[in-house]
Amino acid sequence: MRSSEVAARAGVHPQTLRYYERRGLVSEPPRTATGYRVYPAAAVSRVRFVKRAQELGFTLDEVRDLLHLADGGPDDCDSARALARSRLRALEARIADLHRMRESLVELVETCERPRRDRRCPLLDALQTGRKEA
Amino acid sequence: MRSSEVAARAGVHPQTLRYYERRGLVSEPPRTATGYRVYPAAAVSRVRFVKRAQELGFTLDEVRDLLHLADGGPDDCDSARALARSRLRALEARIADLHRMRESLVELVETCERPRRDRRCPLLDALQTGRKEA
DNA sequence: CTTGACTCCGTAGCCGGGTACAGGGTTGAG
DNA sequence: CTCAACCCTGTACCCGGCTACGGAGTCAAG
Repeated sequence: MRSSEVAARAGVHPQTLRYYERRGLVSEPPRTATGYRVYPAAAVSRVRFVKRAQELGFTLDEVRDLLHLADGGPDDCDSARALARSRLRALEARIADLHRMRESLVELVETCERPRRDRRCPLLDALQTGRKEA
Repeated sequence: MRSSEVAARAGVHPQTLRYYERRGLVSEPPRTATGYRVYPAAAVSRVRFVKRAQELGFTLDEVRDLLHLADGGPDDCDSARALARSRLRALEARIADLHRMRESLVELVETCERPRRDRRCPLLDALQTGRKEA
């Protein structure tokens, strides 16, 4: 398969394929006599793996590690699981962060919603004074 | 106040102050005869406002808009509120995203946790085949 | 044989939010 | 007077993940 076909099937641009090659996510495919890359069919699933893992919040470096683990045996399975767990923890921490941000923002907007006599914007004031943990 | 003092009080680096100046977040302060910036005390709260708003997920461009609104009257208060609400919506959408990512990741790790006879890693397989919405 | 689509390579640019560095001038204490 | 610590400017670099560009070679159809 040529690069544009692999790219189209995996839903990426052909340049992205070369980029993944440089990053060690996709191994260098054999070439034609004139230097064109010729990919095995498995390259498509490999790239899809990358995109899927990215959707789950893995960085490209982590995906590369996962892929290299996938080439190994059962010991590597444990490593993969550990990586997934740590990703999960990071994700949960991030969610908790955003929840806190949301809480503060909701409060801020509510403050602002209350009728006020004076013409100062309570939202801007609240932000300015840093009502919490600031 | 000199730049390093403002920076220290607001918890940023002096360069960051210059950066904010370039970005229009902090107005150009007057200078001494030899060209040193001399900040009014209000500059510290201005920078703290920026950091506080950033914690709530506003981009620097949005913060700049908020600050310019803060200089205005009651009409601008409505705009500020609208900006905060739209930020809130974006935040909630992002949280929902992360929740979906978390769900998938939890499932993945659980799959992996189940005892298996064969030595393939179910996590890696699952990622590869893209069990959902892929 | 020409034309247009594909491919190659290297390099540079984008986003956001800074951080670092080079090469100078200034200030204030000892 | 000297020295460190500050300040000035402009520019380049960092992260991650692409995306675009320029200039050249190749392939297949007409």
